[in-house]
Amino acid sequence: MQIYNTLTRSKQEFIPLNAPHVGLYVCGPTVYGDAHLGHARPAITFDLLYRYLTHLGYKVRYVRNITDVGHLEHDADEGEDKIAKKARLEQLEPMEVVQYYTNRYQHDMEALNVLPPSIEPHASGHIIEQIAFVQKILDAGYAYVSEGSVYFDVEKYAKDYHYGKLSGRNIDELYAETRELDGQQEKRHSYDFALWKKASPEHIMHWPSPWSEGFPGWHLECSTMSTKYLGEQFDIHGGGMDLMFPHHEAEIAQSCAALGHDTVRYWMHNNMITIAGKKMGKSYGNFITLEQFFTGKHPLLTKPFSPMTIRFFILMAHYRSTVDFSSEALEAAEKGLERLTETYARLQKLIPAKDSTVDVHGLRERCEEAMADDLNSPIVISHLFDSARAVNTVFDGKGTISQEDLEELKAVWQLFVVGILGLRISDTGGVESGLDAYKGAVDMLLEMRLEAKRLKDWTTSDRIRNRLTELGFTVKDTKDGFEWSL
RNA sequence: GGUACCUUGCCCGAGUGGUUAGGGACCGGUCUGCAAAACCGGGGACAGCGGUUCGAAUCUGCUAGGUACCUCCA
Repeated sequence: MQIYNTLTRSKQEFIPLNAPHVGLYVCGPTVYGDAHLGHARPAITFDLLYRYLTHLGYKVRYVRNITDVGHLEHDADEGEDKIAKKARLEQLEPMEVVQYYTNRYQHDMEALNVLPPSIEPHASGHIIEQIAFVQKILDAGYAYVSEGSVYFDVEKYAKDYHYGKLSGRNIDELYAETRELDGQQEKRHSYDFALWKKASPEHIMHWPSPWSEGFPGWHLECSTMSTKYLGEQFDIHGGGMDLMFPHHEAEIAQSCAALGHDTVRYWMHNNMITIAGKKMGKSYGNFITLEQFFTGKHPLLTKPFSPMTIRFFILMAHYRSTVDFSSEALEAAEKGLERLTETYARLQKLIPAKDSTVDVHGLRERCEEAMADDLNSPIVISHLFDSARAVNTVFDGKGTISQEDLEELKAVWQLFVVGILGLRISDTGGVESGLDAYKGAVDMLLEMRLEAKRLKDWTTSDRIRNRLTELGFTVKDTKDGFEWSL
């Protein structure tokens, strides 16, 4: 398959280092607040990649971290740890906050049908490894200790390696731009970044280290944990575009400094979700949490949107494009998904004929081709819609499909809709299986309605349909029967 | 200011130098007790101005508008 590698700014053939094994690392959430729509994007993008690589036969070790230490708050005077601040405000143990939001994150991800990663390591659980990593960088001569903190020596590093190769920045510009910042007396240069930070007295999340009682720097956990679980060289590192600089650039520098070589072979970055053209983010205060989408409780939402609608909405755009949120766009996605879902249910009921009048050939190949081209999910979806037309034509009795074609079509839908796009749809159009009695009862009511219709007893037939509609069912008459969903 | 990127029909959103993306909405038709769904058909587009080319939405230059990163951020 082809993958767009941010490092080379081009699509490249993906060749794993140790096939059939693939190492995949993705930057996970900082657990100090509820996940919003922006968090769903990388989760779903790399879930798609994970599912597709697995489909291709690779054995993927997917590592997605939980950041629970180290990130600094932008307006905090003393560089206070985000989680510590929130914890003090709410009078909770930091770990209690971490656990609370981790649980909620995982709950949201499950709702979005995002598969759990193979390993979900916490930064706080890898302090020892991070200290060792800092020591390695110190030993290599690319860091210095200053008043209990350890800083990465960007200038020294830039002499031996290419600092800025991922983001396209160069050190001279950085120097010109960041010299204005104050409060950086401990550092030799403003663009140096912390590997280990000495904790201030009011800072409650801290650990002992050779340099001070403190906490690891912002970028260190990813270098440390990716190396620990995927090795000194691994295949793919993913994350949001906003992490390219400084986070991923710093990661590259740290890893090269400590190990003497690059660790990541393919860098993949998903684009942002915007709202009215602006990036949706915490600092803009314009984000909508996933929970709010699911409940519809937000002024910008006209109604609740199911997790699958959110997932489908995100998959309808290519992961490297920005996607603009609006209630209208989401409603359009919802209707599209509904059409796909209903067609899927009908596909299960089709009765094969001697031969096909509809053409379903090449669907599998076209879908595979789209996926292999840097995960082009919108194209996959467009092919599925094309074949939906064929399914509905047969369902309407206006065409036929052979046994062989039908089986192929079912298999392709199962593979791409359910397996790769990860759309959780049931074969009864929304009702979970295992409720046979309940389904039987609804079927019986509709059988009675059918009988009433035969007798032209429209009063009874409408009464049944109207009552079912009131209860939340959707009833649709078909050529010689009915179908329903909840 | 620096760097990167974007601008497609009413809306969302793909795209290869020459052939229909797709979805939603809309209009017409078929089917139907009604409704819903489905199917068939339909219109419309590539920010503006130049250039390269037999031919450009697709390559190139300029202009306009917008976004992201440079500070925590998916």
